[in-house]
Amino acid sequence: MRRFATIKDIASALNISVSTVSRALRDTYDVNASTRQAVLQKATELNYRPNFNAIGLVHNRTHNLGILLPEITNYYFSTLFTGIQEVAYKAGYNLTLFVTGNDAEREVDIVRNLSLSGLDGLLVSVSSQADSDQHFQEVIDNGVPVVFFDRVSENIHTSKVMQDDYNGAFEATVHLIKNGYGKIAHIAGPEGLTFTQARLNGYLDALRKHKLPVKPSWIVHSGFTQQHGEQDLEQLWERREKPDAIFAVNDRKAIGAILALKRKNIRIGKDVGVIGFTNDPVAAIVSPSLSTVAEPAFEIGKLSCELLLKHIHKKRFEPEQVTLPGKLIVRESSSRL
Amino acid sequence: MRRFATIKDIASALNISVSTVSRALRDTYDVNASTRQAVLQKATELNYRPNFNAIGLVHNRTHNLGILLPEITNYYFSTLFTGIQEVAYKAGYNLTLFVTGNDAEREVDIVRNLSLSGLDGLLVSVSSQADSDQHFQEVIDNGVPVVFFDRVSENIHTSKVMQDDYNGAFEATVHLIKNGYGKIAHIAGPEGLTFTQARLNGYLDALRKHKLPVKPSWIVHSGFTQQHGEQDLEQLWERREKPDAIFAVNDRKAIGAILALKRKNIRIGKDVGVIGFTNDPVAAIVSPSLSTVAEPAFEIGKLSCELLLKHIHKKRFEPEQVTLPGKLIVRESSSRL
DNA sequence: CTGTTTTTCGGTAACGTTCTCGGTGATTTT
DNA sequence: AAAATCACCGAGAACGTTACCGAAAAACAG
Repeated sequence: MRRFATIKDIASALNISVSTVSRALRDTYDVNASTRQAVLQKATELNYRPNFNAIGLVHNRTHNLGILLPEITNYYFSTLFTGIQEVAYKAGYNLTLFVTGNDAEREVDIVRNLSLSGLDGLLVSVSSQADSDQHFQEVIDNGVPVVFFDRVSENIHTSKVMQDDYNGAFEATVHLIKNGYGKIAHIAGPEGLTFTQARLNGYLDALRKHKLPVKPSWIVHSGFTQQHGEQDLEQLWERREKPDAIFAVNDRKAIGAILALKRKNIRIGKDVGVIGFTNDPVAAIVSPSLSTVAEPAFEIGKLSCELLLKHIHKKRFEPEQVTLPGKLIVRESSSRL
Repeated sequence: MRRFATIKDIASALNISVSTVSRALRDTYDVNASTRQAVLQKATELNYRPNFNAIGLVHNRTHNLGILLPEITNYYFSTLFTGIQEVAYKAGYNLTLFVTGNDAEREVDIVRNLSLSGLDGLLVSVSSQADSDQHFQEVIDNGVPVVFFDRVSENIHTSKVMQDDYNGAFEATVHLIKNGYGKIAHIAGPEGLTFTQARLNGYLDALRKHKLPVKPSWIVHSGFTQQHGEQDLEQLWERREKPDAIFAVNDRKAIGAILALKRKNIRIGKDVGVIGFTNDPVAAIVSPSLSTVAEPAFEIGKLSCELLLKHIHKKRFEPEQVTLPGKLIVRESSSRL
């Protein structure tokens, strides 16, 4: 049954004290080179592995970071994770991943029952603008640093890293306008989420700046999936006046819209322009290919993790807010040839 | 600084012993209902959270499971993870995720440095048929149960759960044959991986059974990405005799092939049939839509985790090998209308 | 009432590690 | 040669929790 060689085993095998072994195993100071050598050799011989529970107990740190995500089956969040893991791995931290499935209740449940003593810090993208962010505040109050990314919580004072949703949406909308589309609809995400609101605002301001009509009936809110995108488009097409372009809150919904338009035999690009947000690899694969605003998912992941590590290592580290720019990528779906 | 309420704080606040508090916090036995009540109340009042390091130290278990994946930015592995997490969450286990990026060296590095004492078990999909599986055997020898899934290691005696790659490939190939394609090529994965070999064998046996030519020049091996698929197809089209159908080892490569064929103005389905493997959501989105063999990723994840938990809980549990069937999904890319 | 069982609780060791504090000798300084 | 310094090592407490054992108090049996 589960039995590792411990520091004590090494000590008794070598007839020295555990303290000496402990020192030998870490820094070289205060221990003779030869005994140190003997300890190291015995350690590999016995296949010694440090017990992280014990170390965590005395140091009150575990080299474990928690990540809380709404979902993982998705290009954006999975590359984001890859970015996080990139810096965590180099820094010697392990990552414990929690996925809420966009369920706010589950989020609270997870955070409340979090084995906080097993985590040195927490990276989170909130599942929905929960009525209360109290559960995150509790974590912070317990002395565990939290960094928000992408879907951030506004009420909590801590580091956050986001992409520039407002400007991305603004540029996307302007791009449609410059390509001759004048009746631009917006297929949005659920109301209440910060970044959904930011993209909506970018869209609205672009319209206003170019003196284009803002029609509330051309703005429809729902979830983030492709199916939602299809439904939203059907809804738009029931309107008396139909739009001639669509700015979708993300690529999955944009693709849903494209599929629905194709079913109606509407020529995408020519009759109706479409642009998304994210730059999911599918955007390049789908036909016609989808214009979009590329999000720096990988960089956001890296940056968030670096920030969290700073919080952990410095005693007092002032929260930072970073906003990374997106990048307009023009493809067929928004080009009137 | 990081300071939680401990069991001792509760004890001294209530003027009782720590052992009593400890008992009250867990089972009801051996403790008076009223004191139990008082303890529970004080615990929430002080916002008590159990210290998992301490518990792990005395019990030698941590309620932490490790997952080792080649990648996560990918439909298959991310839904697989979701399946794992589904059962882990209900069982009260946390998941520590390690992604190797298909780097065999990194895999060894991760496994060797694994804080094994922090994990109750390990779920792994190997990154490549490493020259040696020694590092996994070491983990098992240390008493940490390991369950393989999807990409399994043949030399290690432990539980494994896979999909039926052979029969899936066989059916896919037969499907192409029945639809009138006679010159079927195979865009395979890297040589040496078990499941790559299984799909190749299914393909070969289907050809043989239907007395179709097996041409080595119609079988090309490379990586798993869409780019690889495009390159493989280009390579096939340099052959003297070109195939009229393609069975790809996965959907991403199949889509690469489709894109390359489209660039050549070859009508997919009519001129050349294409079928993939996985049932990535893109398969339904791409145009023409891609026929494929659906893999039960979510179920594989669930089953693997259940098996691992069995290994952890029973003292001696005989390794099980489970093979789940795939499901042929016919779409446009393989239909000669 | 006495003796026995049950209920409820406390003391203490243990888990594996680090850390602080001394304590040897040996070596150097004055 | 005494004093100070140095290199190296050990004892023991501490981290937060559980487990084992026994004791006091209460309940019960005769």
